[in-house]
Amino acid sequence: MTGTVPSRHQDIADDLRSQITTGRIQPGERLPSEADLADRYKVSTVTLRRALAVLQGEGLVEKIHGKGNFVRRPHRKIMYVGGWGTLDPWTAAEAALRVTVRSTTVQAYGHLTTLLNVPVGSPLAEFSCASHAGESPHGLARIYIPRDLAPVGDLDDASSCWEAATRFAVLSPAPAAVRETACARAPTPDEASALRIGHAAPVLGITRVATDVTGRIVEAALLVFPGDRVDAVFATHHMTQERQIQA
Amino acid sequence: MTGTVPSRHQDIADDLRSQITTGRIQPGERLPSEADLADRYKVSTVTLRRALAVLQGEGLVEKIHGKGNFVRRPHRKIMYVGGWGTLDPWTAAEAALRVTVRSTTVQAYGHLTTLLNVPVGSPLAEFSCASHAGESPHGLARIYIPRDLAPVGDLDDASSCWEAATRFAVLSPAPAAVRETACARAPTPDEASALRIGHAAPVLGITRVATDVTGRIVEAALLVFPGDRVDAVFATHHMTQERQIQA
DNA sequence: CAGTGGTCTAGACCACGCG
DNA sequence: GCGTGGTCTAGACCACTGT
Repeated sequence: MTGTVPSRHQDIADDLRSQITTGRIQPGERLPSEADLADRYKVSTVTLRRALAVLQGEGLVEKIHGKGNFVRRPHRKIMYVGGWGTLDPWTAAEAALRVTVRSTTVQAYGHLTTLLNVPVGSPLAEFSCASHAGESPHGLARIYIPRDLAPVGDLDDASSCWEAATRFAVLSPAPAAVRETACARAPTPDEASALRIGHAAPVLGITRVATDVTGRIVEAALLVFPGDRVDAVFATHHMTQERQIQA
Repeated sequence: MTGTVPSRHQDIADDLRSQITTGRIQPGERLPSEADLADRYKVSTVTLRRALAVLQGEGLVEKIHGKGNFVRRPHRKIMYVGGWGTLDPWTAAEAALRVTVRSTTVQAYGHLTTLLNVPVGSPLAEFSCASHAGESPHGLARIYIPRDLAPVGDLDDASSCWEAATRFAVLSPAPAAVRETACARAPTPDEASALRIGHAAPVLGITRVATDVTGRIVEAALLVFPGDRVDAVFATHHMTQERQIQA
């Protein structure tokens, strides 16, 4: 028996959680003010805020400075599908997705050079994407492509942006190989504000590196998603019989 | 310019972080007591503890009740390799890994039934695994196998345990297909204490479902890793040429 | 026992959003 | 301006680890 230490803020979090999951407090609804809640539960505001922090970490509550605490819309978890994009990654919410793109040309630096395996200072096209599903932001992406492989001309024209937005979801010219690395971490302050999540809410980071048949890296994408909003799915089919990678 | 909000605990976290990363405080070393630090930085203990919480969330500091705050060993990030295990998942630390296994028979319930696609109450072999790399715990796994596919006889005998421990890392009888779902989330209280991480430190959860050629699910594994200790890698090779799924 | 972290309080002050 | 959340304080008390 693992001795569960009764902690007041956990109890309160549990209570509020059940009120949310049972629907007694509706999604989108505002909770009573922290002062009111602290009063109701007979605790100090600090303790009450700790309870809310728990729920925020679980993605149940969104705090908005100056306005209040709001119950988040139910987690319709969206799937990011790994591999080379045979399935549309955004199937579930495809229609409701709005993607904004900003593109520039940068020079390779730091770990970008190792990621893309290019020399320092090498020109890269950078696409910064943010996708929103309705109100709430739902994914960030920074995609880097060697400049000579990117569309010529103005990177900010319509077609380039469209391509980037598409790339965010699907790898259109199927590369020879894709290597994806997934990690769970806390968001950077930038990411936290861009995704409208708390500093404590975990994010799912995916680094995707695509290679062509010659082994050249044709794209590196750094994707970030709120942990409570998206899962990443990777399927490995064993083909018919003869194929078995390595050995 | 995004107005940086000066917050004392962040400043302190920054200061301590730099002292750690520059090696002024060595890995494994104990920090001064919270009271001392609070005194040194001229803040209240609460504020100082918030600073430490930040570092704990980043995996830089490990708190041990009654003993102190310790600098964690550097993050040698370990790779979990997706797919059906052609590469050893624990390459990096294989030698140093110690795995403990506890096995029982349970009846399918809740979402286990949907995961394994078996009726409620269906007998399952459950293997609870914990892997330790030296001192620090480094991964948890709960593996479920339909009872009739599991080794007959005592589940707790040596061979069964060995098999489970192996399964934790590699899928030995290569299944026809493997589907892995990765998510970033906060740890449950159990997981937090088992992994010796804070409630705020994100974990990487991987749900692995393996299917045989007939489409039957032969294994479901729920894996949990500290987010700062392991990344998951998924590689998709595009085979030779003829194969291109979907248009 | 002394020393450590863990939780909580009551109240202060600041920063944001909105009328 | 008012009501909201965000940060901080000084001090209390409890729980765990060692001797």
